[in-house]
Amino acid sequence: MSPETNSSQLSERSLYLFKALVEHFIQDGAPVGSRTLSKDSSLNLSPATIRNVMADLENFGLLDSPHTSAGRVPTAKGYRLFVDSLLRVNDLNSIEVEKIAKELDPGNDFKVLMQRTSSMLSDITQLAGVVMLPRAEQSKLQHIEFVVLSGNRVLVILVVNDREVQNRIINTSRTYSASELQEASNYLNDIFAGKDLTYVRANILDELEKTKEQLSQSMQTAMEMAQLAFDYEKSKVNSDELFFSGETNLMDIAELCEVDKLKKLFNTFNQKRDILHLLEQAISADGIQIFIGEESGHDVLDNCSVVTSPYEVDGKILGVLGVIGPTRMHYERVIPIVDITAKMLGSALNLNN
Amino acid sequence: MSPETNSSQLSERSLYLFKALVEHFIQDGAPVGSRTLSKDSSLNLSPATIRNVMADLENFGLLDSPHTSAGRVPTAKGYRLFVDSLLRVNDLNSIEVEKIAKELDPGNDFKVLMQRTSSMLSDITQLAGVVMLPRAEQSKLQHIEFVVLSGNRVLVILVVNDREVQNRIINTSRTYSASELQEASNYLNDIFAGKDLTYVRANILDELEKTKEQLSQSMQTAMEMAQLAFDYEKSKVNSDELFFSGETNLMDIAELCEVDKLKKLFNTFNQKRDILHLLEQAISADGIQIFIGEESGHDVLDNCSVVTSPYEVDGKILGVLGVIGPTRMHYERVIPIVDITAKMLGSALNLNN
DNA sequence: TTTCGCACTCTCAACGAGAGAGTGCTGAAT
DNA sequence: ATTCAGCACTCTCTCGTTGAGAGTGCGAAA
Repeated sequence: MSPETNSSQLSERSLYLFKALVEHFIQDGAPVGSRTLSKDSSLNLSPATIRNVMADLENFGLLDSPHTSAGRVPTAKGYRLFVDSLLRVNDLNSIEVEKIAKELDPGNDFKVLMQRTSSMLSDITQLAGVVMLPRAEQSKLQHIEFVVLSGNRVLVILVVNDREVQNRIINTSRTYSASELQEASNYLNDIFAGKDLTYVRANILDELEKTKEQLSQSMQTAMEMAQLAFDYEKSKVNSDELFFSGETNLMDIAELCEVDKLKKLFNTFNQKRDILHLLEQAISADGIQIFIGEESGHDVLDNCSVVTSPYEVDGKILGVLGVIGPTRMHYERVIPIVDITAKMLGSALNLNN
Repeated sequence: MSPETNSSQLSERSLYLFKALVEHFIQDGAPVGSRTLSKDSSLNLSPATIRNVMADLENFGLLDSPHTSAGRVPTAKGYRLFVDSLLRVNDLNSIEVEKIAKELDPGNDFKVLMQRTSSMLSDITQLAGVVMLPRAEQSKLQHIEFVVLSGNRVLVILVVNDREVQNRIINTSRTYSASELQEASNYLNDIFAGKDLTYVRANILDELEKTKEQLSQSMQTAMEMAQLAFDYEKSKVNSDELFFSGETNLMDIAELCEVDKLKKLFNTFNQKRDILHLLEQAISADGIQIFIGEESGHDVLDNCSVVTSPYEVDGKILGVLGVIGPTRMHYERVIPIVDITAKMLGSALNLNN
């Protein structure tokens, strides 16, 4: 209703009761009634009084009741208030921190590390974990290498951004010898190493012209190869990478336990598009970001919250990771887990540098 | 009961009716009663007569009734008889064949092709598709290459079996120059290219001894690198590869529509172990193999059938692919799809050679 | 302002009745 | 010997009812 309903308009007591209610609901998953709250909260109030307060909170849009006689449930707006102003985040105990650290063994390659992180997140939270590595808007070519395969096939290996390896197989019109290709890759590395991929693509034709004049056989070979390789590259949807785990954990959540809802949710995961879109929003946030229920703008996530954090190396944001679970999740536990995981993934990647 | 109950002990008419019943059940998913069958089948029999026949079929263990007044349902044994002796497999119409062919564009690398195949299978059957590439029992090293990364890190690229590319990052104790590594890889390629990986691993130490005597710097470097690289290799669980798609299609299947069953099923998919085990059994079959319900030996697959076929290149079996769906699936459609997909995947891979 | 009492609403589980579907058996017709 | 009509029987499913339980809202009293 009134757009500027915020916590300041509510009494201390109302907020206290609201917090108690949310905590109770997160614990049990059942709508909370006035009687329960009266017994639970340390301030000695009768159920009737509490009912009055709850009616106020409902008017503020913080609570909702599924039906007239079912107790109250927090709305998305309610969770938002809870998370932003009322929640006290626990520190993780050192055992858990160590558990996380152990999983993030830096001695692994990038993808393995992302995979691990994701499944660690889902394991430790018993929710769904997700780790995103966005498509690098610029890819610096570090090294190019050709390997002859049988038939007229050549394996092209690109090392990009000091970390990422891309393989592709191209079919060539004639057979090239290993030494020929060796020369070609040397030549290409000389002129293109350290350059941006888009630059490389754009300048291949120019170089091709030059080499034609010079008529050097090895350079021509190099250019032919490069053209094939980067044409392939262009056609490929160089999509962002997204690793899920623990989706099945969500099957235990009562709120989602209808098969068709689950199906929609899982389809959304599989398509990746929507989730990517969501995580991309989180990439510019400078820390934990939480999407609660409908806030995410995706219907399938109506009963879900997404807790995310970007992870960075040398102050540069590399990607986003997070946890997807029911709105009714243990934020006070999930938030520090996501937070610390992001930091530790960052430093694990840093060691690699 | 009697172990040698086979179709020969049943009259023509019984078999005809049995077939009609199974087809009816596959179509509708509802237990089939005598009245329905009487109207449906072209032989004009009264429901009473059909009831007698069905009672016989039930004694043979081919049918079962969920309860006294619910019509009959095929048992696993029943499906087995149906699939083995009664089923007439349709040819695929050419539109579908072309659809399959289009997806299996050989111009892709191996993993992409497997991925595509799997999702094509699930798409076209509206069931879950799966493609397995078993761990090669022998891996022939084709090419080894080192790329210097920042820090004391070196990227090792192994090309194995003319097709597979493995990347790993190793941390070295000192900084190596690009030319040093170039020499090292040249040396290693000279002595180890074409050899089996296990052989390489086993003989590195021997070579190391030799080179120590010769004291050539480049060779020593090579050996140091190789040792690091292959130690890493040893520690890695070089697991088989398995690609699923369309798991969510199974959520529509009425028989599985309880959340906890689905959860168990999905967990089984995620763990991969059980499915791998199942597919490995299928690898030695010389064509379509079908596991019906409990036959698979895995409880979670109780209401499922798995239709598989190995795919091969040059007469050598490379892997297995298949479809997972309810026992009540359209075998007459699924079987030829799996069959032809296996063949086409084989030839798509062949073109790459 | 808080609380008590009370009427009211809504859900949920249990129960029973009735319809519908399908069976097995019997005895007659072919 | 088969086949089949008739019939009693069984089981499930749906629907309406009912009563208990939980919780609310409101008015009046403290």
